[in-house]
Amino acid sequence: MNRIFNRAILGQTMGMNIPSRSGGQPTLEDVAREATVSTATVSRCLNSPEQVSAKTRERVMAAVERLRYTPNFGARALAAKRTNTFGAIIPTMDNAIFARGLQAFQEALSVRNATMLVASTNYDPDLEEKQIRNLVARGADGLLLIGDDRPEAVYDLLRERGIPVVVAWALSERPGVSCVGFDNRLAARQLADAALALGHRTVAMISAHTKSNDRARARLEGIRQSMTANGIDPKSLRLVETNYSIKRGMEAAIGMLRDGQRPTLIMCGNDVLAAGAVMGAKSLGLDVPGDVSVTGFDDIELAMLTEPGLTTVHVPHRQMGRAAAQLLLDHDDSGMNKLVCLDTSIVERGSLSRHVPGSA
Amino acid sequence: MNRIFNRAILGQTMGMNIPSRSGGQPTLEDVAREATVSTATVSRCLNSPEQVSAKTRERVMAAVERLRYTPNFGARALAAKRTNTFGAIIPTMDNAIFARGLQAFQEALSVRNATMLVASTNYDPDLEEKQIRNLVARGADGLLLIGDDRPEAVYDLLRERGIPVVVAWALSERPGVSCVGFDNRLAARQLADAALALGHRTVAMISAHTKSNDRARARLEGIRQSMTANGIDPKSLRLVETNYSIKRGMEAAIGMLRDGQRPTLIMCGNDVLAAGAVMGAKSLGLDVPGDVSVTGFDDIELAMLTEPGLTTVHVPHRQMGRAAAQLLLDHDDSGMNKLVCLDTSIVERGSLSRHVPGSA
DNA sequence: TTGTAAGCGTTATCAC
DNA sequence: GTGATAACGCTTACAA
Repeated sequence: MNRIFNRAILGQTMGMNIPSRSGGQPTLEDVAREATVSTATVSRCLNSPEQVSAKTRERVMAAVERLRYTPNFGARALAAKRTNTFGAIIPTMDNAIFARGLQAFQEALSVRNATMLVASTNYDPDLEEKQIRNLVARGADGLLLIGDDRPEAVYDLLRERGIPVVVAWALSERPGVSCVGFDNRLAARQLADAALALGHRTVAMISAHTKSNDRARARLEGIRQSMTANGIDPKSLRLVETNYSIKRGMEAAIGMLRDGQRPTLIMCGNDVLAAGAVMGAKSLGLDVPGDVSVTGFDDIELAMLTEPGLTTVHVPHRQMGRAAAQLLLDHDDSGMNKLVCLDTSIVERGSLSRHVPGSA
Repeated sequence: MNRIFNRAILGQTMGMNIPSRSGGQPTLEDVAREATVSTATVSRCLNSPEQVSAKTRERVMAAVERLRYTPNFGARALAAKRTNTFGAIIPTMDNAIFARGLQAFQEALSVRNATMLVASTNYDPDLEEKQIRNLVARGADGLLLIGDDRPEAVYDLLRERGIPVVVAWALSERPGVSCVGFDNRLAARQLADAALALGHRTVAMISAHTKSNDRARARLEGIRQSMTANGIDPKSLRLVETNYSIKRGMEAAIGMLRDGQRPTLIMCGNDVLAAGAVMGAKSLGLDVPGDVSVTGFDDIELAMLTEPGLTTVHVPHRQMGRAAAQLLLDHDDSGMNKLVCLDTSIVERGSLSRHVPGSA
């Protein structure tokens, strides 16, 4: 049984160095008074210490310490018109796809004393627009967005406001927008080529919803192209679109594998779905890759957990995050944008093998 | 080879409805001018529409739309002294432990039109303090913190500033601090009791670093208590502390299992480490649970991926996130704090089984 | 090197 | 219902 208790406050802090207006933040003025200088001097101490004599600086810093002063961000942004803050808006935090890239993004920012703000959209375009407005309103100096599939009006807004944007995880040809990503279509195509070269003819794909997700669409397209090039009718591709989770991947795979015309190859839009697909196949008593091959996409840590490990596309997440940060930090308004295209590679772990005709 | 291109800007937006001061955000004043009302009226339209006549409201809203006006957060916070924003400071986004709880936290906030700000600390206490200050400076109306193991000075600061705090993922007895968590020690103890009842006598644990991590310490303590209660010298516990990742868990397990005195039971501080431990055991050709049993903690999605699935402690992450949001939203400064203790349960999936003496 | 003072974009308290 | 106007906490010319 869960328990909830009410508790009265047990003690009060022994007030030492209580700032003038108790119950709120101490302000620049409090510090100035404490150090008997002007607010301008305090501000300078914090922002460009070299402009202040060592003696006063010391006195001011002592006051800052004593009052535990922290500058008010809103006021600072209002006055300075920049925040040293960059926003990252990602579809979801619920799986590891973006975690590693974001981590790198954040690290690269903090090297230059900038901060990251994160927001997630749950793959909802309206929510994304709301989050973009939110971060803009919070004064973000630049934005990292995933993929470039959103209304032109959103880009217009950002251009109008003069806010640099970098599109990541995909390539973008939009004017005024930089990007750092990889060729999702090509990567998927290469993996499919490798798979089809192993003799598979009955192919299925478990994909994320392709609506308003250009990465998912590109990956699907890559597979279809590969099929065509290999003399297989792309219309024969059995496609299920679902949400990103192990469970969904499992359900989708089970549905496919129960069908009469059972696929010998299930290509998945990412590793999470692929892990689910492996589980699903096994739950039906099928061997992976003996009875059915499975491929992933992303190469996240979990790809090595399944048995066999996932054959998948390695995506340079960390490199991408780092590069995105550089692009935003080094942005000038020359109107020049950069397009950074990173390489992917295929990692073989065993979930994909030759199809032996007659075995299925 | 990775490729980088420079691209000149290709086109300019066909400027329609350009705000007065191009290149920046439109302001309240711009809207007021556009709608030929005062800034006060515009502000009221946005914050308490019922105080404005339908006619002017309509006109103002039209102007807002036309200029794509978004209120400046900093200015708003400065004037209103609240932000409707709550901060969540978590150790890491790099694994799924906190993702689900945060998601629920966020959802619960958005129901009441509040926003979540996330920051991560990489398990570094200094960085945590920095992030706390950061969110406070950004005007957070309340803070969600993980665990209660941090210097009293930090709590003093928060109390002084009048910022409500809720500690989650653990229970806290601090004055002036609410918490919503579960009994980490007890949960670990119960799992250990169940394991030891199966005959295990040579026990190892792979834990997160226990320094400045009260959850990890409590779980370790629970295991030791169980050992004592079951007549096993807790000093015999083979303990490895490491970072949270599958790879680390694997390495740690391999190290332990190569030892002369091989444990028959490896209890892990969380599922990520446990998944690694299972992999590690297998990489040595050992059977789980035949040769060695493994337990996890958390019950995240990945717990069902390993083979066998992880026997672990189920933690009500979503419930915790939701409750934390409620606590912060409903906070009044009566000095009453709530302690919400949630129940955990043991989920059996197969990685833990009876130890047959002589089999190892 | 330091101080003065004019904003920055809101909200809120008054009057009207 | 609506409009002035004084904060809010900070940065940054400009003066001294």
